[in-house]
Amino acid sequence: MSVRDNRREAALERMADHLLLQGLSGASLRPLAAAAGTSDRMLLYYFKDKDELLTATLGRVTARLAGLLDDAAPGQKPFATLLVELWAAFRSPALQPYMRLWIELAARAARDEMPHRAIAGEIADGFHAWAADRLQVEREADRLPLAALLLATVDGLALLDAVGRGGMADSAASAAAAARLPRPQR
Amino acid sequence: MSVRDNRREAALERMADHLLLQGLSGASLRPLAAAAGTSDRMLLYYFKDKDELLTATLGRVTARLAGLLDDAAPGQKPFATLLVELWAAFRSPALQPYMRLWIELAARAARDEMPHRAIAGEIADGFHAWAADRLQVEREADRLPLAALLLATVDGLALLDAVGRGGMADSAASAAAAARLPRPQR
DNA sequence: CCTCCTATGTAGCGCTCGCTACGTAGCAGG
DNA sequence: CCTGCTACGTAGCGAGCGCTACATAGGAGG
Repeated sequence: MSVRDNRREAALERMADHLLLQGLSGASLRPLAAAAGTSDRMLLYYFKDKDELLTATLGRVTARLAGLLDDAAPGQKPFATLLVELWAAFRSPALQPYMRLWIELAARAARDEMPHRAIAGEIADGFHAWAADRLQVEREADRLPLAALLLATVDGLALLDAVGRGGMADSAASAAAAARLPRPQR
Repeated sequence: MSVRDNRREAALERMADHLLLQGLSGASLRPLAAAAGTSDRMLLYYFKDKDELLTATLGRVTARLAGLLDDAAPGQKPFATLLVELWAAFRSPALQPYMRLWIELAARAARDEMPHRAIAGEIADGFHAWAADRLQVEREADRLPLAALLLATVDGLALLDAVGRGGMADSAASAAAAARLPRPQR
């Protein structure tokens, strides 16, 4: 591995930190470079342009989150349990930055084209698969829809939290946990 | 009403259009001015600065949405019904821009301070109240939490839609509609 | 008629953005 | 020993940003 690749790698980790703290809006080349202990000139030496840099850095971030999530909610659980555990995890200071960043990414995905849209779609798919894996369902046919609902609910709660309505999100989370989810056959 | 106030009013309407089409990221003074048929210079004559301008324009947008929502889902409905009607409405081309804008606003609210954070909080409260008003519940104690859950769910679905996973959102919406929401006392 | 105030244009400031052109120190290989 | 490539610094470009200084035409009011 060349010197360049080593430096690039180190920069990626530091930039992932910066991205989580400051968000996409604070992710312009010069601040990122400062956080990584280098110069904007060098960032564009390590990466061909800002899109490539952002894609790589966001990849780092999602890899970290994947690890954290496995720790936060291991094993298979029914919907309600998984939801409250996930929501508790995402309200913690350790995971909150990830959700903030995810919302920011989604907002750009809704407007821009690349690279945000593509990245955001992949992340959504990844966590849909993650949720489907961890859900314990009564009928197998419910697995994917319930995983999607879990994803949507956590995202919605996070969005309320993001606008300063964490209390509202908590009460919504309780209501959701109290619901009986698979449709009872009558 | 002075000439200035008239022009200011007209500009507000055109800028609300522009904001819905182009989003917050496209809302810099010169493009907004072009959309309003005037100049950046005049916008800052009508409004003291960009914050005031944005606040006023977003106020216009939410007022429009409030009207549209009353048309889309009049009367009182149980949770599941209200959810599917709301979700259908927000997937329509007429309402989709509002949700996109709302997500963008939430993303900024999570980072910035004013004016985004304050505005976003008020909007959330407004629609929480709207939902509480239109929900038909079995136990009155469930009204506010269920309204919050409705808000969160629709927001989460919209977020999935924003990242290009509309299909996933639809299946989540069906799963949610199939759930039994007020906890059955055992 | 003269004066002042409102509405508006023109020009530009200082800043940040992504990106690039250019130069060079230092080391590896022929 | 010379050549050439990797790794980096310095400087700057053109564009966009929010905002402001300055000038002025034209109408309203004394």
